Amino acid sequence: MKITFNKRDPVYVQVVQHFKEQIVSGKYELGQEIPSRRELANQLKINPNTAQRAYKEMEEAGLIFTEGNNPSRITKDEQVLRDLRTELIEGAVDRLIAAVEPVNIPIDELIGLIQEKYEEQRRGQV
Amino acid sequence: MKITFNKRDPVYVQVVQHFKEQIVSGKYELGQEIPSRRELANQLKINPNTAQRAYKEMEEAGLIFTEGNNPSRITKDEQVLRDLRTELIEGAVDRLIAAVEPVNIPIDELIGLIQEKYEEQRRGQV
DNA sequence: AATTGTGTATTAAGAAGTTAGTACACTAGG
DNA sequence: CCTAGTGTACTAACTTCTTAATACACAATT
Repeated sequence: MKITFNKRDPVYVQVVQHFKEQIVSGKYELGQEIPSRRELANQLKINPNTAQRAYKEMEEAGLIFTEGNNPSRITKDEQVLRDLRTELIEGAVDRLIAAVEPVNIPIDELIGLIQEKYEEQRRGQV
Repeated sequence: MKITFNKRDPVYVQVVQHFKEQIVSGKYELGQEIPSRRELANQLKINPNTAQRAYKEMEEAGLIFTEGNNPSRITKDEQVLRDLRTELIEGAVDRLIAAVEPVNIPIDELIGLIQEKYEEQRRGQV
């Protein structure tokens, strides 16, 4: 586990974001145990309370659950996962649309750019 | 002039963003005078120093210029405007690509969603 | 029983941004 | 001449949010 933090956003937000991406990309099994608050704090060199805050947010969002005093686990609710995927995609698209709204760029030109960048990125990661 | 501020980003950043969008969307003529720092502060109900900071950033970015002790004006450099337009578009596309990277969504599906949202937004504003 | 590892809660400290106050130099207009 | 309106600069205080430190209750394991 490793996250490269930016200085702009709060650490706990970035931790949540990282887990969301990991979950959606299938890096976790349903119900899989995740590191304890203290263990995560050790791995990421952050304060346990920051880890706690991130986990608390995720728990409230239904992404993870906790039984007894055992480390939390990824949700087993597939609907939550589908919703999360939709949330990530639609949020990204909404921000794109909002950002280019004042620019008045033709839709075809915009899509061309996206295809270029998309291919570029796929080549990069393969 | 009216900006609906969010609580997340610094006010001066949001002011700069607003002006960038106004400039790129053609709401300002080249060389057009913009409100003075104090006037802007009055209009937006913000502190004059916050307005000053926003204008200072814009001046350093070449978006506006100031002659003597007159209110600042929008740049007359069309290259700056083209660069700004490119910056807004490419930044938005880059953020989109980065955001959907973990989702593994097929490019066609993604483009379909974008076209939908784009049309939806165009209908909304017309 | 005692230690270790869980989750949880509360309070203190620190950092970043905004606001506030004040000041200075310059120019246009009365 | 002097008043008002520019841009600019500096410092201090205040706010808000994040992070850090500490403590507590519980369960499992040794």
